[in-house]
Amino acid sequence: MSDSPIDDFIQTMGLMWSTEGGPRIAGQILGYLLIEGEPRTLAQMCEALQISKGSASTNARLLESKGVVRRVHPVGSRQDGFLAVPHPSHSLLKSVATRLRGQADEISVISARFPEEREDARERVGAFAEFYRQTADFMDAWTARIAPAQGETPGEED
Amino acid sequence: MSDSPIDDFIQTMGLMWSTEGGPRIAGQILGYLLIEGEPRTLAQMCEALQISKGSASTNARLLESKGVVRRVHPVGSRQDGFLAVPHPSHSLLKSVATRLRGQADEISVISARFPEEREDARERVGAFAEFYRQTADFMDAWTARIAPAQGETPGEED
DNA sequence: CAGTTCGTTCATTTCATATTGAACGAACTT
DNA sequence: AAGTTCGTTCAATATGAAATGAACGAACTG
Repeated sequence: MSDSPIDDFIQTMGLMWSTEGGPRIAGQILGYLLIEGEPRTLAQMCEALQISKGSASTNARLLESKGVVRRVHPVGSRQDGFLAVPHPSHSLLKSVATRLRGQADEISVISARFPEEREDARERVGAFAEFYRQTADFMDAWTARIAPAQGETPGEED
Repeated sequence: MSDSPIDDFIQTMGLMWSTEGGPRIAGQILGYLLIEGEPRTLAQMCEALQISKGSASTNARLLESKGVVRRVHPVGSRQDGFLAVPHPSHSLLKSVATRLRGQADEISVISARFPEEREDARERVGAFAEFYRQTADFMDAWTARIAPAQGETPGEED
C-alpha cells in the first residue's frame, strides 16, 4: 500500500500541508481531488484515503473555506461533490497573503503601544510589520496577474 | 506577567511562528532579539523568556540557519551573541521560497511517474508544481528587489 | 409519516513534536 | 594540567492539535 506514484503524491501533499502547519488529511484530500479531476464524495474520500467520515467532512470544509476546493451538488445525487478548483495554488497563495496581512496589522497595533524610550524597538518592529504588509500586497498582485479575475469570490466566510 | 506591550509582542511572535508550523520558542527569540536590537546571549534569552538552555541553543540555531539571526563573537566575551539581522522578514521569505521550490521539485519528480492513462492527472499536478516554482522565483525576485544584495550570504548551510 | 441517508459536531483518544534537563566535549583560565 | 564556563546533544516528558466515531438534525424516499 502506497508505493504507486499516485498514492505517493497524495502522501506527499499531506506531508507538505502539515509542514505548512495544517492538518495532514487536508493535504491528502486536495491531492486526491487533484488527481481525480472530477467531483468526489465524502464517502469516496473515506474509502480512498482510509479516514473517518468526520475527518473527511471537517477537512473538506477547511479546503473549501480556503477556496482550493469547491462543493457541487450534482443533480440526482444526495451526496455533495467536492472538486479541486482549476488553480488551487492561487487560492492557496491568496489565503497566505490574507494571513500575512492580518499578522502585520496585529503587530502594528502592539508596537504602537511601545513606550517612548523604546522608539528604536518600535521602529524595527514597525519595519518588520510593514514588510509583511507589502509582501501580502505583492502576493495579491501576483495571483491577480496570473489569474485575472477567473474564479470569482471563492470563499466568503472564514 | 506579560501584559506589557513588549512582552505581548514577544508572545505574539511566538504564536505567529507556531501558526506557520515552527517551534513557538523560535518566534519568541526572534521577537526578543528584534526588541533588543543588540546581541544577546543564550543565558539572557533563558532569563528573559524563561526557557531552558537547550531550547535557547536549539532554536537560536534554527533561526540562524534560516538567516534571520546572526551569531557574533564579541571580543572579550566567551559567550556567543545573537542578533536579529537588519531585515529578518527578507530572509524569512527567502527560506519560504526555497522550501516552495523544493516541494515543487519533489512533486514534479513524483508526477513524472504517473501512468500513461493518467495523463490528465499528470497535467493538473504538473501545473500545480509549476505554479509553486514560479511563486518561489517570484518571491526571490521580490526580496532581491527590496534588499538588493544588502545582507551578504546570510545562511550557507541548511 | 416512518425510515434512510446525508453532513456536521463534539467529547475522547491518538499521535507528533516541542521542550526540558542532565550529560558531554571543547575552549578558555590560572 | 586541573578547574570553569561555554554550547550542543539526546533521551524522557509534556503539550497541543489532529483524528476518530458515536450522536444528532435535516433533507430526502417510499
